[in-house]
Parts: sequence; structure tokens; C-alpha cells
Amino acid sequence: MRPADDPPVDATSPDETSLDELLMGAARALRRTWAGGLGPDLSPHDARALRVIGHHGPTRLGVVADHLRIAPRSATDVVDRLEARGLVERAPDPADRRAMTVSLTDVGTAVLADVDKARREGAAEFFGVLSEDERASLAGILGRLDPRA
Amino acid sequence: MRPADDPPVDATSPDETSLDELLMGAARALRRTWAGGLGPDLSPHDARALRVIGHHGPTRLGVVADHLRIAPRSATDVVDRLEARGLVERAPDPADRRAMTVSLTDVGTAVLADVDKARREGAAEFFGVLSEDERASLAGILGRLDPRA
DNA sequence: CACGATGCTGAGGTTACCTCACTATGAGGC
DNA sequence: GCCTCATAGTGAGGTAACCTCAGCATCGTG
Repeated sequence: MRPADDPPVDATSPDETSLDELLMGAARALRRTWAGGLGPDLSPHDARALRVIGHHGPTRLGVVADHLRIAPRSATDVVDRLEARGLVERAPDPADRRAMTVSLTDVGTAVLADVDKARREGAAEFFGVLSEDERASLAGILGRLDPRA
Repeated sequence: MRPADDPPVDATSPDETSLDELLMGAARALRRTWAGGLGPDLSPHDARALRVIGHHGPTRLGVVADHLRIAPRSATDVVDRLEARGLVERAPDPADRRAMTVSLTDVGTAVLADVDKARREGAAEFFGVLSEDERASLAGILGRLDPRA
């Protein structure tokens, strides 16, 4: 017997796809683009932490936690991991002796450069299917959606 | 000359913000909009599982795993959890006696309706700042970015 | 009907978080 | 100067959501 009921592959019909699914889908696709690009032994989250630290200069641990949206205690672990791999180093904060600052080592700087490069290239490829006008339009619209900027 | 005592709050200047960050930021903001909306005792991931099951009808466990992008073994746990809460129920697949299908219970259907409603409302509010033209434009552009559709 | 492939699950491990408790330091009132 | 309360980071211990590997029942095909 031929199962005439080829089940509908997708409950959401293509032209019915809502804006929110479109947005989340695009973000997911972009994230996937990056997943392959960063080093084999650097988790996405670690890469993110590296970016935060690198782009902020010497950074308080608490600031790292805020940017990563994790508890301060968890930032300690993240930094521990990065420090063990020689990518960052701790130093006492001269302004507050309770606090520690984290900075990139030379190796960390190089790794971050690679990560950023892969990220940029991935993004360029991803958005490459769009025309210049479309990219500008997209940037304008997205800019209004995210108040955080 | 100002020394580094006034650290740049953001390494990426506002008008320099790249398309990828804009996209990820918007997605994050949208996700946050939803976070508050779904029930207090339903994790985002469980809600997602519920949506997959609900919108697919009686679903194989493996299909759930695929849609959730997790290993089949992990889908078992997710369904266990939902079943323990009375939101879904297993039944043997009539077409293949190895397989189990998962369906929503009445309670699950009701909960899913709430989740979807909150989701739609959140999305409507989120995209509400845009004009009709902008929304159409955004949909068109995003549609071309995500090949998955 | 034998045999490899497939669908699910038990057992056990990993990882990335969390809260709570603690130490050291900063900051303000007296 | 000292007392008190808040804050920065960390040790200890716990949890939740994944994973892989092994095992069982069933499927489909030569």
C-alpha cells in the first residue's frame, strides 16, 4: 500500500512564515556560519568571552559577567579556562584592590584576531547574497528594532 | 590628552555596528521579549519542544530530536519531562512498532495555545515600531538570507 | 530467514551554569 | 580613627541539559 499521506514536512507554509521565525531563522543560520569558522578547541562561549575582554581592554571580572549575562561566580570559571589556555591574564586592579582585571595575552590577541576575521568573513559571505541597498535597508530596520544598540 | 582613565564604553561605535551584530542583537532582543511571556515553570527549550510536537501532530521522537537539534537520546529526556507534566503523551507508532509518537494532551494543547499567543503578542509588539512597508521589506530580505525556509 | 540498519532507552560522564558562604577591601557616619 | 555595611572575587557543592556507548526490539532486503 502506498501511504498517500506524505506528511506535510512543515506545518508553517512558506509564505505564511512570520517575521519572528524569519528573524530567528536568519540569526540561527548566521550563528551556524560562525560555528565552523572558529578554532576547533574554542567553544562559542569562550570565543564570546574573548571578544568581550579583547574589545574592552583590561576588564573587571564583574564586567565580563555582565556582558556574558552570567553570574559573577561563573565568570571566574570562564576566565580560569581562558587563562589556563594562555589566552588571557589576570592582574590586580590598581584602582580597587578587591578587583581583578583581565587582559588578553599576545596569544589571546592573535586568537581573537583570527576569530574576528572568521566572523567578518562569515558575515560577509552570509550577507553577500544581498545587494548594497538591501544591506543598508536591513541595517536601518534592525537598528530600530534593538534599543540596546 | 586624556589618558586611558576613560575607557571606551564600547569598542564598536554606534554607526559602525555591523550587520551581524545588529542581526544577533535583534534576535536576542526578540528572544528576551518572549522569555517573560511563557509560563513560569516552562523552560524556553521545553516550550520549543512543545511547539514542535504541537505543530507537527503525532511526531516520532527522532523527528523531535531533529527539529530541536539534539541527539535522539536527549529527545527522550525532553519528552519524559513534558510527559511527567502531563503536557504530552506517548503512543506506539502504528506504522513502525519500534517507534513512539508523541502528541499533545488537552492540557498541552492549552499550554501551547498560551505560549503561541504570548509569542505572537510579543512579536507584534516587537515589530510594532516598524511601518508596514518596513515589515514587508524586512520579511523579503530575511527570507533571502535563510535558505532553510 | 538471516543480517545489517533503525528507533528508542538505560547507564554513566561532561560541561556550564547556579547559590551559598567566606575573605579582603572600599566608603561613609560618628 | 573606628565601625558598619556594601562590593569584588572565589571555594565548595549542586543541578540541568546535553552527550556517547551499549542494548533491545523491530524493520526491510537479499
